[in-house]
Amino acid sequence: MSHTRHDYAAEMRRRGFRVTPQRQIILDAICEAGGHTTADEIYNRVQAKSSAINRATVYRTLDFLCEMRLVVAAHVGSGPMVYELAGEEPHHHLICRTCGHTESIGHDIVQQWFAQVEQATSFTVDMDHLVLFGLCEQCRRSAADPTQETSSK
Amino acid sequence: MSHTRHDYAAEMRRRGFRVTPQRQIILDAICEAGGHTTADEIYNRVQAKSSAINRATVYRTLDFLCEMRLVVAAHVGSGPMVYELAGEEPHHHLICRTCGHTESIGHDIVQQWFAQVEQATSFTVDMDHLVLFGLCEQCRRSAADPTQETSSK
DNA sequence: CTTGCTATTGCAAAAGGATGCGATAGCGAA
DNA sequence: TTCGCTATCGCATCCTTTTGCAATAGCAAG
Repeated sequence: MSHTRHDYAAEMRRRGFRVTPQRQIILDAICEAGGHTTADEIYNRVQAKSSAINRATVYRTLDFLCEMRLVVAAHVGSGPMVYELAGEEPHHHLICRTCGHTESIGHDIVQQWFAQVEQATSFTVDMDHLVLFGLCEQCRRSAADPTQETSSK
Repeated sequence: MSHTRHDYAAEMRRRGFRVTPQRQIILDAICEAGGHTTADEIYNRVQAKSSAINRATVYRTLDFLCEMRLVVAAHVGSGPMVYELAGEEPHHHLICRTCGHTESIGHDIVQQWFAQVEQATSFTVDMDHLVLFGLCEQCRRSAADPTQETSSK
């Protein structure tokens, strides 16, 4: 896969933060994971490269990278927080609260709505990884269709 | 829709769950809190009434009430999860990632967008307590306006 | 009212995540 | 290159939330 299209190191330095091997290794680990990863998976990946890196450092670095907006974090249904590289195309998820099915939704429709919100409230919404819960088409039909629900009333 | 002082007890029973004093006390505690409350605050409130109720029960009940959709949960910036009674008018929050300022946004604009999403994707988004991060008007201006960007000592 | 089924609780312990503090090491200046 | 400041790290510990299991107690049927 092609390399960093973003000079993270320079960006960090420019904003007065330090570029440490730990941060680079952790960022690499997130990158290699390729998608949603948990802190634990990241820690394991990091350990393989440099076993001296502490768990706390992973958590703190994850926090730091989120604040830098190089990484996005999200609760995706049950289980622990998941992390993902930002900087790619922003995208968003729809998660079915019944069957857990996850699908994606493009940035454009979300972005347009953010613009509407800004017009209405003067608040600039600025999320590049929104997670929305609801019902997928199948579960909505099952829920609406009382084929085996003895609703007496 | 007229707001309903839900008969949650009957609702629970109808759905095959039990109505226990713990659940009623915990629900009361959330109700009394009046707004966003943490699990810890709820636990303390509950303790005042019935000191035999365990922390785990509070967490499990909170989960249960969320699944029943009598309560909504959300991460609001830093700190622990916050809970709130559902059943009132659904509402949503805009939180400034710079200054932490929180403001509300009505359900209508959100609902309309959910309808758009449903048209586009056949997925029925169904959230009554969305939390959106971004920049409030003031912080956006400060960020865009480099009047004091040289923060070098 | 009594009985039985099983959902729910309390307890204890663990998983996931955050934090205070002394030691270490980036990185800009000399 | 060396020096000094202080951001960051590792460690230990704590906080928040989840989970397994045996005991308890709703609630509906008899």
